[in-house]
Amino acid sequence: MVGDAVVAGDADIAPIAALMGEPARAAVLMALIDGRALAASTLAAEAGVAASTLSAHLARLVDGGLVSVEASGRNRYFRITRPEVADALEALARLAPCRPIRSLRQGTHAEAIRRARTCYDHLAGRLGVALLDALVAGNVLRVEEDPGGRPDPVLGAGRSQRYVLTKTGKARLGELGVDVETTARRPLTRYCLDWSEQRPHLAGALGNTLLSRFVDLGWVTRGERRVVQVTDAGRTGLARDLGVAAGDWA
Amino acid sequence: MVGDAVVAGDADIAPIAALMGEPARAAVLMALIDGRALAASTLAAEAGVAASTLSAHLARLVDGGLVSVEASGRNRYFRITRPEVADALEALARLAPCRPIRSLRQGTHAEAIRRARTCYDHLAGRLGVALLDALVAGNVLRVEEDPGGRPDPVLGAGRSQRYVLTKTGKARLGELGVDVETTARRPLTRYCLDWSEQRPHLAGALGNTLLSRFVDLGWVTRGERRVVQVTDAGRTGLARDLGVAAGDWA
DNA sequence: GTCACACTTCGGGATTGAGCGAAGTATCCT
DNA sequence: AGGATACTTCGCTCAATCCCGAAGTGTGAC
Repeated sequence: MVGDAVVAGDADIAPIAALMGEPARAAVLMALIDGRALAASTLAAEAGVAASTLSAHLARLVDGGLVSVEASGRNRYFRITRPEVADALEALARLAPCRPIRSLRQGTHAEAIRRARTCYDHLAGRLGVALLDALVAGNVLRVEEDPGGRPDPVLGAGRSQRYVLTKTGKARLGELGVDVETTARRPLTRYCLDWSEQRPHLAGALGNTLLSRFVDLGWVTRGERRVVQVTDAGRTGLARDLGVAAGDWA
Repeated sequence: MVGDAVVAGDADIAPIAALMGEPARAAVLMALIDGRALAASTLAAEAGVAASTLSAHLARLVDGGLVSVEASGRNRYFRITRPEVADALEALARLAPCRPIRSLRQGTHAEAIRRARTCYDHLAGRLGVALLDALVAGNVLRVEEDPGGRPDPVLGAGRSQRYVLTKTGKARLGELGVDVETTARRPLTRYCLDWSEQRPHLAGALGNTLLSRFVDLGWVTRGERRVVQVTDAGRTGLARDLGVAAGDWA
């Protein structure tokens, strides 16, 4: 049975585990576990090693397929490539403090963080993805190809795309109390690939503004470790005002 | 919220991952992943290193809490301590061959091996545990405390227990075509802690004889990688003749 | 009692790779 | 254009540890 060739017993886990078994690299991976894309310098500070040292570590992580890079100007942003990597890291983390295991709560945490979390300063997880989908479906944002433009700082896939705010979108958000003009020197819209969903969610100034507004409206509350809870008001408000059906994320 | 203190982001996975990241140790762990307890010499052959080298590796695995030891005469049997360890190993294994992922089939394999597998030469997994339960419930085996007796070679938990074949049990098994007298110089009954179930299943000569008979009867077939498939005949036969309800393991 | 076997401990050799700083390349800002 | 920033590459040092064979300890077999 050829199709069944790759099973647990076969695999050579040593190289992968060794990659995760070095303190600096482990620190990097745990910093990236929630799907953020972080710059090399940020990660160096997180790991507590020199930039040159971390550069070598990152090269090995990329070479091993655990982490992927996206260059943007003079920065290079690193993120975990696939959800399976995060799964393995979490399985190890569950094992690490040999005693204090609270598997039930951890199970709920793992699920909760995939459902709705913050990514930097905006929403991610199934809720983040559903939100972007709804904004596009509701003609608040329009997708544009952006072949000539420089790649989006916090990643864009192969081709670069842009999400532009429509006039109707601006009006709709205004009704919600979202002040779209407050865009300092930061791009209004960006997108960010979600590791748990493998699809983009909304980042950029608008992503941030929306999250803030949701918090102000009492629609969501920020829990521990980037988990985001959606209130009953949020559940109905998101569906009514933005077309984000609860079935798409809850 | 104190109860939620231990979550993925905190843990220091580096020492654990480093333990798994050495080829010889990884080979040991993968050899033990199905819950067997293997002797040091067996593991040395498996890992392809000298006995002295492996001894040091095993000491570190035990020290790290991944593996536990049970001495028996001049042998020392090693096994994986907790199901979480096997989970982490499987998560890594799923990651190891970076390309050829067949997550669906792997998911089914992981499930299948927990449902019914071989352990040495007897049944393990949910089926193995259900079988032992049924044998005890049906008065085929009787549990006895065995405080004075030497610990069972292939582990026994803290205290040692014995499973003794009853007269009615001997008759019942005889009807099934199981020749109980064929016990050479091997203990008739032993038990073996199942990592996926954390409960004992039947090992020893009787465990082996039963598996052989099940195969002869066409009740079970041995698949790849220690997975055991139960046929329709086996499903009904196990329930009818031994009281092993399908709901307890399927 | 003696031998055989299983495993551990010890000592020494060789390899790996983690670490840093300095220099090099590319990009952004003014 | 010039300088600052972000990151990589290079050269080097140093510590960790992986490995083995030989000797030591304890158990089972005859």
